[in-house]
Amino acid sequence: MTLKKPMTWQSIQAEVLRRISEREWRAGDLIPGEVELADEFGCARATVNRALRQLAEAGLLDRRRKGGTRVTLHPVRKATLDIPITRLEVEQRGAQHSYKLLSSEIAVPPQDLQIEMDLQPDREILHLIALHLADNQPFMYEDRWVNSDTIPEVLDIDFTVENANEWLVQNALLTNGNISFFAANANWEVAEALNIEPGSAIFTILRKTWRAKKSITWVRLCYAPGFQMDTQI
Amino acid sequence: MTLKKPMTWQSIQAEVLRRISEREWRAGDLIPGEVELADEFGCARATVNRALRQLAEAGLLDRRRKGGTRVTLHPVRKATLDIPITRLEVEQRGAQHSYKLLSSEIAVPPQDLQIEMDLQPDREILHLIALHLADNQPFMYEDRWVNSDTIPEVLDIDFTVENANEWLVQNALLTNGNISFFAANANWEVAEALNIEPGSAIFTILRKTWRAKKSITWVRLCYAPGFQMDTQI
DNA sequence: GAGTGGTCTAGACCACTGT
DNA sequence: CAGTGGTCTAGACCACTCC
Repeated sequence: MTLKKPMTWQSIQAEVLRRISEREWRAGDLIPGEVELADEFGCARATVNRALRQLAEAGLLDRRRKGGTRVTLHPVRKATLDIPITRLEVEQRGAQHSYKLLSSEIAVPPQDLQIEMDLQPDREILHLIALHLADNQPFMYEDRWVNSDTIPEVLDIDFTVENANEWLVQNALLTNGNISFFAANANWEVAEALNIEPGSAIFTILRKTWRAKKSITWVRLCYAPGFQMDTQI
Repeated sequence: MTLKKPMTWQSIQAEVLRRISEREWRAGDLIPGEVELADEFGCARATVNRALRQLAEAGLLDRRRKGGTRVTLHPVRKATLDIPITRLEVEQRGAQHSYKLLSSEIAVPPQDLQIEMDLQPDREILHLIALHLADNQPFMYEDRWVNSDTIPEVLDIDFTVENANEWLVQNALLTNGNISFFAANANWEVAEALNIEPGSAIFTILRKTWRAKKSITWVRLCYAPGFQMDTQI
């Protein structure tokens, strides 16, 4: 009698990974087509497709119509990192989150920012500077410009009680954005806010977000020394 | 006559996103089931499933068998970042990559690392220190331990010519790993290698990788000032 | 033009979990 | 235990692209 193994897309994926890691299929090789594999594994083509599609998204396979599927030559590892709202980020570390607005004004942003946010010349928008604390210790310094043309409601919010980070996530769904991470030596302003020595290495995140080509916000997050961002491959 | 609109999973996804962003479905709300949506959109349930599954993976929906699908209360944005091999990273910046091995030894790693890599006590493994250059300017300092128990072949490689980063990616397929990012002030050693002032803020990546519970490598990458890592949301 | 992956359909069964 | 999402199937047509 034959044993009917359940063929799931996960098991197919695992088998494909095994063949790659054990060099049965080498980097650059053309692997069999979906029909052939479905036949070999005794399953539907859709199941093979699901398994291979996900590996392609992960960067391990290159797929092309008519061209077939190849094992990626230089696998580019993709790590997914979570960008939680800051309050949850603090609470996840087992600390109590609090928030303090340091300054709020309506002003004309610097020229380079006007361009990046695609503003009319000399257009005044909302500028917030705030401090996030974990167990009353400075955790992160936030320097934010909000495009009040895109999100007019923002002008009615009292950001001494609401926290801009959280309010925007809940009220200004974004369609796209870009993020940069880098290290910077603390300038005087940041050092004073975080209560550290000027010059300390600061993990910094620069984030710009849009909703359908209209800029929402530009924000620079300066994390207190000791902060680290973790992720899995 | 009726116009037959092509219903793709992308178009369904877009419509769902619209309903969320325009508050037709609010954070925490239970949205209609797959069957109902398939009926509404006039497509197969599998198509709705594909659209919603991907939104769930992106963190915008919470799905549970029997419990139905809800709009995530605190959407956790997920950014995917590429971890290319360093040579490509340099070349992508339009520079010429080169590589210099600073030191290579067989040694017992520090105690904490022995535990993290799950080594037998006082087991000697390979320790490499190298410098990556972009157009002959220091780009990144690499401090790496390789578990020669997991990857014995590594002992036969001449890392003065081969670059460990690249060799491992091609020859030691990993199953999982974790990565940490943080900022650190350059110590004397790193400062000298990168030819910068001690104390400069250094963007640092710590990466540990495994193949099926066996550690492959532990590596600390220290990027020269000015480096930044970018990604899209 | 032909072959490959990309997607859709209609139906089915299964697995988890809330009530 | 019943309802929901998770997955598989067999078949079909389409879109891209290499030859």
